[in-house]
Amino acid sequence: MTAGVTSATVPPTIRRRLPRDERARQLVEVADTVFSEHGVAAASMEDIAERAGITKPVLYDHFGSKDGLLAAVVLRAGEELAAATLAAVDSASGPEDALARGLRAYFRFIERRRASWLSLLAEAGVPGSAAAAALEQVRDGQAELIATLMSADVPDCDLPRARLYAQVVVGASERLVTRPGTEQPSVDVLTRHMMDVIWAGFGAVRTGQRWSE
Amino acid sequence: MTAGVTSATVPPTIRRRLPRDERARQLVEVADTVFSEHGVAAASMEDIAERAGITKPVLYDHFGSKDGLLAAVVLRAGEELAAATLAAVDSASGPEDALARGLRAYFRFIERRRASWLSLLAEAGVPGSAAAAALEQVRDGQAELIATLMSADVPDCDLPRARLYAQVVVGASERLVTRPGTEQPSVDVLTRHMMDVIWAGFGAVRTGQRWSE
DNA sequence: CCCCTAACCTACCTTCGGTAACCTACCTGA
DNA sequence: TCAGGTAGGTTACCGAAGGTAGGTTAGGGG
Repeated sequence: MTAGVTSATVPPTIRRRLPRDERARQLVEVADTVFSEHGVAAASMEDIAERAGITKPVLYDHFGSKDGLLAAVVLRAGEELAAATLAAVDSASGPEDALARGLRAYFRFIERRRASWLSLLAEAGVPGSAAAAALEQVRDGQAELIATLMSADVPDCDLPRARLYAQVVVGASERLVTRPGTEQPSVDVLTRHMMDVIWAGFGAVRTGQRWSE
Repeated sequence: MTAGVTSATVPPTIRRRLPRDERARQLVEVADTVFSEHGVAAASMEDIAERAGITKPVLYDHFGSKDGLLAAVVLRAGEELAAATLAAVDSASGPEDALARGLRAYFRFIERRRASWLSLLAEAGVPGSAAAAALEQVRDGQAELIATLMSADVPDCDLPRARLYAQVVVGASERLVTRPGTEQPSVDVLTRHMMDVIWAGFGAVRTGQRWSE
Protein backbone atom coordinates (compact mmCIF):
# COMPACT_ATOMS: atom_id res chain seq x y z
CA MET A 1 0.00 0.00 0.00
CA THR A 2 2.21 2.73 1.25
CA ALA A 3 5.21 3.32 -0.90
CA GLY A 4 8.32 3.71 1.23
CA VAL A 5 7.09 1.47 4.03
CA THR A 6 10.55 0.18 4.84
CA SER A 7 11.66 1.85 8.02
CA ALA A 8 13.37 -1.38 9.02
CA THR A 9 14.97 -1.95 12.39
CA VAL A 10 18.22 -0.66 10.97
CA PRO A 11 17.29 2.54 9.16
CA PRO A 12 18.05 2.73 5.44
CA THR A 13 20.53 5.43 6.26
CA ILE A 14 24.11 4.36 5.85
CA ARG A 15 25.43 3.20 9.20
CA ARG A 16 27.85 6.02 9.71
CA ARG A 17 30.77 5.71 12.04
CA LEU A 18 30.47 8.31 14.72
CA PRO A 19 33.18 10.00 16.79
CA ARG A 20 33.39 8.52 20.24
CA ASP A 21 31.75 11.24 22.30
CA GLU A 22 28.95 11.75 19.82
CA ARG A 23 28.21 8.02 19.83
CA ALA A 24 28.25 8.06 23.62
CA ARG A 25 25.68 10.83 23.74
CA GLN A 26 23.46 9.02 21.27
CA LEU A 27 23.66 5.79 23.26
CA VAL A 28 22.69 7.52 26.49
CA GLU A 29 19.76 9.11 24.70
CA VAL A 30 18.59 5.80 23.22
CA ALA A 31 19.09 3.96 26.51
CA ASP A 32 17.02 6.58 28.32
CA THR A 33 14.20 6.08 25.86
CA VAL A 34 14.28 2.29 25.96
CA PHE A 35 14.52 2.23 29.77
CA SER A 36 11.51 4.47 30.05
CA GLU A 37 9.51 2.35 27.61
CA HIS A 38 10.07 -1.14 28.95
CA GLY A 39 11.61 -0.49 32.34
CA VAL A 40 15.28 -0.91 33.11
CA ALA A 41 15.13 -4.56 34.08
CA ALA A 42 13.06 -5.56 31.07
CA ALA A 43 15.24 -3.68 28.60
CA SER A 44 18.07 -5.82 27.28
CA MET A 45 21.42 -4.50 26.13
CA GLU A 46 20.69 -6.11 22.78
CA ASP A 47 17.47 -4.07 22.48
CA ILE A 48 19.29 -0.84 23.14
CA ALA A 49 22.11 -1.68 20.76
CA GLU A 50 19.66 -2.56 18.02
CA ARG A 51 17.69 0.64 18.51
CA ALA A 52 20.90 2.62 18.26
CA GLY A 53 21.95 0.82 15.08
CA ILE A 54 25.04 -0.80 16.57
CA THR A 55 25.86 -4.02 18.44
CA LYS A 56 26.33 -4.95 22.05
CA PRO A 57 30.11 -4.75 22.39
CA VAL A 58 29.98 -1.09 21.45
CA LEU A 59 27.79 -0.48 24.47
CA TYR A 60 30.23 -2.35 26.67
CA ASP A 61 33.15 -0.50 25.18
CA HIS A 62 31.55 2.79 26.18
CA PHE A 63 29.95 2.00 29.52
CA GLY A 64 31.51 -1.22 30.78
CA SER A 65 28.27 -2.75 31.98
CA LYS A 66 24.52 -2.32 32.03
CA ASP A 67 24.93 -0.72 35.41
CA GLY A 68 27.43 1.73 33.96
CA LEU A 69 25.03 2.64 31.18
CA LEU A 70 22.25 3.16 33.66
CA ALA A 71 24.51 5.36 35.77
CA ALA A 72 25.30 7.48 32.71
CA VAL A 73 21.60 7.91 31.98
CA VAL A 74 20.93 8.86 35.60
CA LEU A 75 23.77 11.39 35.65
CA ARG A 76 22.61 13.02 32.43
CA ALA A 77 19.06 13.40 33.70
CA GLY A 78 20.44 14.60 37.01
CA GLU A 79 22.40 17.35 35.31
CA GLU A 80 19.27 18.56 33.57
CA LEU A 81 17.42 18.53 36.87
CA ALA A 82 20.19 20.44 38.61
CA ALA A 83 20.29 23.01 35.81
CA ALA A 84 16.53 23.52 36.00
CA THR A 85 16.41 23.93 39.77
CA LEU A 86 19.50 26.13 39.92
CA ALA A 87 18.09 28.44 37.27
CA ALA A 88 14.79 28.65 39.13
CA VAL A 89 16.43 29.39 42.45
CA ASP A 90 18.73 31.99 40.93
CA SER A 91 15.87 34.23 39.97
CA ALA A 92 14.31 34.17 43.43
CA SER A 93 13.70 37.19 45.62
CA GLY A 94 14.38 35.54 48.95
CA PRO A 95 14.61 32.18 50.74
CA GLU A 96 10.90 31.53 50.77
CA ASP A 97 10.57 32.34 47.12
CA ALA A 98 13.67 30.29 46.37
CA LEU A 99 12.22 27.21 48.04
CA ALA A 100 8.93 27.63 46.20
CA ARG A 101 10.58 28.17 42.83
CA GLY A 102 12.94 25.26 43.38
CA LEU A 103 10.10 22.93 44.22
CA ARG A 104 8.08 24.08 41.23
CA ALA A 105 11.07 23.51 38.95
CA TYR A 106 11.50 20.03 40.36
CA PHE A 107 7.85 19.12 39.82
CA ARG A 108 7.91 20.57 36.32
CA PHE A 109 10.98 18.53 35.51
CA ILE A 110 9.21 15.36 36.63
CA GLU A 111 6.11 16.31 34.67
CA ARG A 112 8.13 16.58 31.46
CA ARG A 113 10.26 13.46 31.90
CA ARG A 114 7.94 11.43 34.05
CA ALA A 115 8.28 7.98 32.47
CA SER A 116 12.02 8.28 32.17
CA TRP A 117 12.80 9.66 35.58
CA LEU A 118 10.43 7.40 37.46
CA SER A 119 11.89 4.27 35.95
CA LEU A 120 15.33 5.46 37.02
CA LEU A 121 14.17 6.23 40.55
CA ALA A 122 12.51 2.86 40.83
CA GLU A 123 15.19 0.67 39.36
CA ALA A 124 18.52 2.33 40.04
CA GLY A 125 18.59 1.19 43.64
CA VAL A 126 20.79 -1.90 43.71
CA PRO A 127 23.07 -1.19 46.69
CA GLY A 128 26.63 -1.48 45.43
CA SER A 129 25.87 -0.27 41.91
CA ALA A 130 27.22 2.74 40.07
CA ALA A 131 23.65 3.67 39.16
CA ALA A 132 22.64 3.85 42.81
CA ALA A 133 25.68 6.01 43.54
CA ALA A 134 24.80 8.30 40.65
CA LEU A 135 21.22 8.62 41.80
CA GLU A 136 22.36 9.36 45.31
CA GLN A 137 24.71 11.99 43.96
CA VAL A 138 21.82 13.69 42.18
CA ARG A 139 19.63 13.63 45.27
CA ASP A 140 22.43 14.91 47.46
CA GLY A 141 23.04 17.72 44.98
CA GLN A 142 19.45 18.82 45.36
CA ALA A 143 19.67 18.51 49.12
CA GLU A 144 22.88 20.48 49.26
CA LEU A 145 21.29 23.27 47.26
CA ILE A 146 18.48 23.51 49.79
CA ALA A 147 20.85 23.34 52.74
CA THR A 148 23.02 26.06 51.22
CA LEU A 149 20.05 28.35 50.72
CA MET A 150 19.14 27.85 54.35
CA SER A 151 22.63 28.64 55.53
CA ALA A 152 22.68 31.79 53.45
CA ASP A 153 19.38 32.85 54.94
CA VAL A 154 20.15 32.00 58.54
CA PRO A 155 23.67 33.19 59.38
CA ASP A 156 24.30 31.09 62.48
CA CYS A 157 22.65 28.06 60.99
CA ASP A 158 23.37 24.63 62.36
CA LEU A 159 24.56 22.98 59.16
CA PRO A 160 23.96 19.34 60.08
CA ARG A 161 20.45 20.30 61.04
CA ALA A 162 19.95 22.15 57.79
CA ARG A 163 21.12 19.07 55.92
CA LEU A 164 18.65 16.87 57.72
CA TYR A 165 15.94 19.37 56.87
CA ALA A 166 16.97 19.35 53.24
CA GLN A 167 16.80 15.57 53.15
CA VAL A 168 13.27 15.77 54.46
CA VAL A 169 12.33 18.06 51.60
CA VAL A 170 13.96 15.79 49.04
CA GLY A 171 12.33 12.65 50.42
CA ALA A 172 8.91 14.25 50.65
CA SER A 173 9.02 15.64 47.12
CA GLU A 174 10.14 12.35 45.70
CA ARG A 175 7.39 10.48 47.46
CA LEU A 176 4.68 12.87 46.26
CA VAL A 177 5.83 12.35 42.73
CA THR A 178 6.53 8.62 42.89
CA ARG A 179 3.33 7.44 44.52
CA PRO A 180 1.37 5.57 41.86
CA GLY A 181 -2.30 4.73 41.64
CA THR A 182 -3.84 8.07 42.41
CA GLU A 183 -3.99 10.61 39.66
CA GLN A 184 -0.93 12.82 39.83
CA PRO A 185 -1.75 16.28 41.24
CA SER A 186 -0.75 19.31 39.19
CA VAL A 187 2.56 21.09 39.60
CA ASP A 188 0.81 23.95 41.34
CA VAL A 189 -1.00 21.73 43.80
CA LEU A 190 2.19 19.85 44.64
CA THR A 191 4.21 23.01 45.10
CA ARG A 192 1.55 24.62 47.20
CA HIS A 193 1.17 21.59 49.39
CA MET A 194 4.88 21.22 49.96
CA MET A 195 5.09 24.86 50.93
CA ASP A 196 2.11 24.49 53.26
CA VAL A 197 3.74 21.66 55.12
CA ILE A 198 7.39 22.56 54.82
CA TRP A 199 7.61 26.30 55.20
CA ALA A 200 6.33 26.25 58.76
CA GLY A 201 8.93 23.61 59.58
CA PHE A 202 11.58 25.77 58.01
CA GLY A 203 10.47 28.60 60.19
CA ALA A 204 10.98 26.40 63.22
CA VAL A 205 14.43 25.38 62.12
CA ARG A 206 15.24 28.98 61.28
CA THR A 207 14.39 30.37 64.65
CA GLY A 208 16.04 27.51 66.50
CA GLN A 209 12.76 26.30 67.90
CA ARG A 210 12.61 22.66 68.72
CA TRP A 211 9.80 20.32 69.28
CA SER A 212 9.62 19.08 72.87
CA GLU A 213 7.55 16.23 74.21
CA MET B 1 12.08 -14.02 66.87
CA THR B 2 10.07 -16.41 64.69
CA ALA B 3 8.78 -19.73 65.95
CA GLY B 4 11.64 -21.95 66.97
CA VAL B 5 11.38 -24.64 64.30
CA THR B 6 13.16 -22.59 61.69
CA SER B 7 16.83 -21.97 62.18
CA ALA B 8 17.28 -20.33 58.82
CA THR B 9 19.71 -22.89 57.46
CA VAL B 10 18.93 -26.58 57.62
CA PRO B 11 21.55 -29.21 58.36
CA PRO B 12 21.79 -31.27 55.17
CA THR B 13 21.52 -34.61 56.97
CA ILE B 14 17.94 -34.40 58.25
CA ARG B 15 15.87 -33.17 55.33
CA ARG B 16 12.41 -33.54 56.75
CA ARG B 17 9.34 -33.03 54.65
CA LEU B 18 7.38 -30.09 55.93
CA PRO B 19 3.68 -29.25 55.67
CA ARG B 20 3.07 -26.66 52.98
CA ASP B 21 2.43 -23.56 55.08
CA GLU B 22 5.28 -24.28 57.44
CA ARG B 23 7.66 -24.70 54.50
CA ALA B 24 6.37 -21.44 53.04
CA ARG B 25 7.11 -19.58 56.25
CA GLN B 26 10.60 -21.05 56.42
CA LEU B 27 11.31 -20.09 52.82
CA VAL B 28 10.26 -16.49 53.39
CA GLU B 29 12.49 -16.36 56.44
CA VAL B 30 15.47 -17.78 54.58
CA ALA B 31 14.88 -15.56 51.56
CA ASP B 32 14.75 -12.49 53.80
CA THR B 33 18.10 -13.45 55.29
CA VAL B 34 19.78 -14.16 51.96
CA PHE B 35 18.37 -11.00 50.35
CA SER B 36 19.72 -8.90 53.18
CA GLU B 37 23.14 -10.52 52.95
CA HIS B 38 23.87 -10.35 49.25
CA GLY B 39 21.20 -7.99 48.01
CA VAL B 40 18.12 -9.09 46.11
CA ALA B 41 19.63 -8.96 42.64
CA ALA B 42 22.78 -10.81 43.63
CA ALA B 43 20.93 -13.55 45.48
CA SER B 44 20.03 -16.48 43.24
CA MET B 45 17.03 -18.72 43.66
CA GLU B 46 19.49 -21.62 43.82
CA ASP B 47 21.28 -19.97 46.77
CA ILE B 48 18.06 -19.56 48.66
CA ALA B 49 16.91 -23.09 47.91
CA GLU B 50 20.22 -24.51 49.05
CA ARG B 51 20.17 -22.50 52.27
CA ALA B 52 16.68 -23.77 52.96
CA GLY B 53 17.69 -27.37 52.30
CA ILE B 54 15.43 -27.84 49.28
CA THR B 55 15.68 -27.29 45.52
CA LYS B 56 14.53 -24.58 43.15
CA PRO B 57 11.24 -26.06 41.94
CA VAL B 58 9.94 -26.01 45.50
CA LEU B 59 10.48 -22.27 45.59
CA TYR B 60 8.65 -21.88 42.30
CA ASP B 61 5.84 -24.12 43.47
CA HIS B 62 5.31 -21.83 46.44
CA PHE B 63 5.90 -18.38 45.02
CA GLY B 64 5.75 -18.67 41.24
CA SER B 65 8.74 -16.46 40.58
CA LYS B 66 11.58 -14.59 42.20
CA ASP B 67 9.38 -11.53 42.13
CA GLY B 68 6.65 -13.44 43.94
CA LEU B 69 9.09 -14.54 46.60
CA LEU B 70 10.33 -10.99 47.04
CA ALA B 71 6.76 -9.76 47.36
CA ALA B 72 6.11 -12.33 50.09
CA VAL B 73 9.19 -11.17 51.98
CA VAL B 74 8.12 -7.53 51.64
CA LEU B 75 4.60 -8.26 52.85
CA ARG B 76 5.83 -10.18 55.88
CA ALA B 77 8.19 -7.38 56.89
CA GLY B 78 5.41 -4.89 56.21
CA GLU B 79 3.10 -6.71 58.57
CA GLU B 80 5.69 -6.52 61.32
CA LEU B 81 6.15 -2.82 60.66
CA ALA B 82 2.42 -2.19 60.72
CA ALA B 83 2.06 -4.11 63.97
CA ALA B 84 4.86 -2.13 65.57
CA THR B 85 3.57 1.29 64.55
CA LEU B 86 -0.05 0.47 65.35
CA ALA B 87 0.91 -0.69 68.82
CA ALA B 88 2.93 2.45 69.39
CA VAL B 89 0.16 4.75 68.22
CA ASP B 90 -2.44 2.90 70.29
CA SER B 91 -0.78 3.85 73.53
CA ALA B 92 -0.58 7.55 72.67
CA SER B 93 -2.19 10.33 74.66
CA GLY B 94 -3.07 12.61 71.72
CA PRO B 95 -2.30 13.34 68.09
CA GLU B 96 1.07 14.91 68.73
CA ASP B 97 2.14 12.07 70.94
CA ALA B 98 0.77 9.59 68.41
CA LEU B 99 2.84 11.05 65.61
CA ALA B 100 5.95 11.05 67.76
CA ARG B 101 5.43 7.49 68.96
CA GLY B 102 4.64 6.28 65.46
CA LEU B 103 7.79 7.83 64.07
CA ARG B 104 9.89 6.40 66.87
CA ALA B 105 8.42 2.95 66.28
CA TYR B 106 9.22 3.25 62.58
CA PHE B 107 12.81 4.26 63.21
CA ARG B 108 13.24 1.51 65.78
CA PHE B 109 11.90 -1.02 63.31
CA ILE B 110 14.47 0.08 60.75
CA GLU B 111 17.20 0.00 63.35
CA ARG B 112 16.44 -3.62 64.14
CA ARG B 113 16.01 -4.88 60.58
CA ARG B 114 18.16 -2.37 58.78
CA ALA B 115 19.99 -4.61 56.31
CA SER B 116 16.87 -6.52 55.44
CA TRP B 117 14.47 -3.62 55.05
CA LEU B 118 16.85 -1.38 53.17
CA SER B 119 17.59 -4.03 50.58
CA LEU B 120 13.87 -4.43 50.05
CA LEU B 121 13.31 -0.67 49.74
CA ALA B 122 16.14 -0.36 47.27
CA GLU B 123 15.43 -3.34 45.07
CA ALA B 124 11.70 -3.95 45.13
CA GLY B 125 11.00 -1.10 42.74
CA VAL B 126 10.58 -2.72 39.33
CA PRO B 127 7.42 -1.03 38.01
CA GLY B 128 5.04 -3.84 37.07
CA SER B 129 6.24 -6.25 39.71
CA ALA B 130 4.35 -7.84 42.57
CA ALA B 131 7.14 -6.78 44.89
CA ALA B 132 6.70 -3.12 44.00
CA ALA B 133 2.97 -3.44 44.55
CA ALA B 134 3.56 -5.06 47.92
CA LEU B 135 5.99 -2.35 48.95
CA GLU B 136 3.57 0.34 47.87
CA GLN B 137 0.86 -1.38 49.87
CA VAL B 138 3.04 -1.25 52.97
CA ARG B 139 3.86 2.42 52.48
CA ASP B 140 0.26 3.30 51.84
CA GLY B 141 -0.74 1.45 54.98
CA GLN B 142 1.59 3.65 56.98
CA ALA B 143 0.34 6.75 55.21
CA GLU B 144 -3.27 5.81 55.78
CA LEU B 145 -2.59 5.37 59.49
CA ILE B 146 -1.21 8.89 59.66
CA ALA B 147 -4.05 10.35 57.61
CA THR B 148 -6.60 8.61 59.81
CA LEU B 149 -5.03 10.01 62.95
CA MET B 150 -5.21 13.46 61.45
CA SER B 151 -8.85 13.06 60.51
CA ALA B 152 -9.67 11.88 64.00
CA ASP B 153 -7.91 14.91 65.44
CA VAL B 154 -9.31 17.50 63.08
CA PRO B 155 -13.03 16.87 62.61
CA ASP B 156 -13.61 18.83 59.44
CA CYS B 157 -10.37 17.66 57.92
CA ASP B 158 -9.84 17.79 54.20
CA LEU B 159 -9.06 14.11 53.61
CA PRO B 160 -7.18 14.45 50.32
CA ARG B 161 -5.02 17.09 51.93
CA ALA B 162 -4.42 14.88 54.96
CA ARG B 163 -3.36 12.09 52.63
CA LEU B 164 -0.87 14.34 50.87
CA TYR B 165 0.47 15.35 54.25
CA ALA B 166 0.82 11.71 55.27
CA GLN B 167 2.73 10.95 52.09
CA VAL B 168 5.12 13.75 52.94
CA VAL B 169 5.78 12.19 56.33
CA VAL B 170 6.31 8.75 54.80
CA GLY B 171 8.65 10.05 52.13
CA ALA B 172 10.67 12.14 54.52
CA SER B 173 11.09 9.34 57.04
CA GLU B 174 12.14 6.90 54.37
CA ARG B 175 14.71 9.31 53.01
CA LEU B 176 16.23 10.00 56.40
CA VAL B 177 16.66 6.31 56.93
CA THR B 178 17.76 5.36 53.42
CA ARG B 179 20.39 8.01 52.83
CA PRO B 180 23.74 6.26 52.87
CA GLY B 181 27.23 7.60 53.44
CA THR B 182 26.71 9.63 56.55
CA GLU B 183 26.56 7.83 59.82
CA GLN B 184 22.98 7.02 60.68
CA PRO B 185 21.59 9.32 63.40
CA SER B 186 20.05 7.69 66.45
CA VAL B 187 16.35 6.90 66.73
CA ASP B 188 15.93 9.80 69.14
CA VAL B 189 17.64 12.31 66.87
CA LEU B 190 15.61 11.19 63.87
CA THR B 191 12.33 11.31 65.76
CA ARG B 192 13.11 14.69 67.23
CA HIS B 193 14.11 16.14 63.88
CA MET B 194 11.03 14.84 62.13
CA MET B 195 8.87 16.33 64.85
CA ASP B 196 10.75 19.64 64.61
CA VAL B 197 10.07 19.91 60.93
CA ILE B 198 6.75 18.17 60.61
CA TRP B 199 4.76 19.16 63.62
CA ALA B 200 4.65 22.80 62.66
CA GLY B 201 3.44 21.77 59.22
CA PHE B 202 0.81 19.65 60.79
CA GLY B 203 -0.27 22.66 62.79
CA ALA B 204 -0.69 24.57 59.55
CA VAL B 205 -2.74 21.84 57.96
CA ARG B 206 -4.77 21.49 61.13
CA THR B 207 -5.77 25.08 61.34
CA GLY B 208 -6.44 25.34 57.65
CA GLN B 209 -3.63 27.80 57.14
CA ARG B 210 -2.14 27.79 53.70
CA TRP B 211 1.07 29.11 52.38
CA SER B 212 0.61 32.02 50.01
CA GLU B 213 3.14 33.58 47.73
C1' DC C 1 -0.25 -52.55 55.75
C1' DC C 2 -1.07 -50.65 51.49
C1' DC C 3 -1.51 -46.77 48.56
C1' DC C 4 -2.37 -42.22 47.01
C1' DT C 5 -1.28 -37.68 47.26
C1' DA C 6 1.45 -33.93 48.52
C1' DA C 7 6.12 -32.83 48.77
C1' DC C 8 10.30 -33.00 46.49
C1' DC C 9 14.08 -33.85 42.97
C1' DT C 10 16.72 -34.46 38.42
C1' DA C 11 17.60 -32.61 34.22
C1' DC C 12 16.70 -29.60 31.17
C1' DC C 13 15.52 -25.00 28.42
C1' DT C 14 16.04 -19.99 27.40
C1' DT C 15 17.47 -15.44 28.05
C1' DC C 16 20.73 -12.19 28.80
C1' DG C 17 24.88 -9.89 30.64
C1' DG C 18 29.45 -10.03 29.30
C1' DT C 19 33.84 -11.04 26.40
C1' DA C 20 37.55 -12.63 23.02
C1' DA C 21 38.98 -12.22 18.68
C1' DC C 22 38.60 -10.49 14.46
C1' DC C 23 37.37 -6.92 10.67
C1' DT C 24 37.28 -2.28 8.22
C1' DA C 25 36.51 2.62 7.43
C1' DC C 26 39.09 6.63 7.87
C1' DC C 27 42.84 9.77 8.79
C1' DT C 28 47.79 10.60 8.79
C1' DG C 29 52.37 10.98 7.19
C1' DA C 30 55.90 10.16 3.87
C1' DT D 1 48.64 8.99 -3.55
C1' DC D 2 48.93 5.15 -1.19
C1' DA D 3 50.65 2.33 2.90
C1' DG D 4 49.24 1.31 7.35
C1' DG D 5 47.89 2.28 12.23
C1' DT D 6 44.00 3.10 14.91
C1' DA D 7 39.42 4.00 16.30
C1' DG D 8 35.07 2.20 15.62
C1' DG D 9 32.58 -1.84 14.82
C1' DT D 10 31.19 -6.95 14.21
C1' DT D 11 30.69 -12.11 14.81
C1' DA D 12 30.42 -15.76 17.65
C1' DC D 13 30.71 -17.40 21.77
C1' DC D 14 30.44 -18.35 27.27
C1' DG D 15 28.30 -19.03 31.81
C1' DA D 16 25.05 -17.77 35.23
C1' DA D 17 20.54 -17.60 36.57
C1' DG D 18 15.35 -17.57 36.07
C1' DG D 19 12.10 -20.92 35.01
C1' DT D 20 9.83 -25.70 33.94
C1' DA D 21 8.48 -30.73 32.53
C1' DG D 22 8.16 -34.88 34.31
C1' DG D 23 9.63 -38.51 37.38
C1' DT D 24 10.36 -40.06 42.50
C1' DT D 25 9.36 -40.84 47.46
C1' DA D 26 7.82 -40.00 52.02
C1' DG D 27 4.30 -40.71 55.17
C1' DG D 28 -0.42 -40.10 56.74
C1' DG D 29 -5.32 -41.87 55.96
C1' DG D 30 -8.14 -45.84 55.07
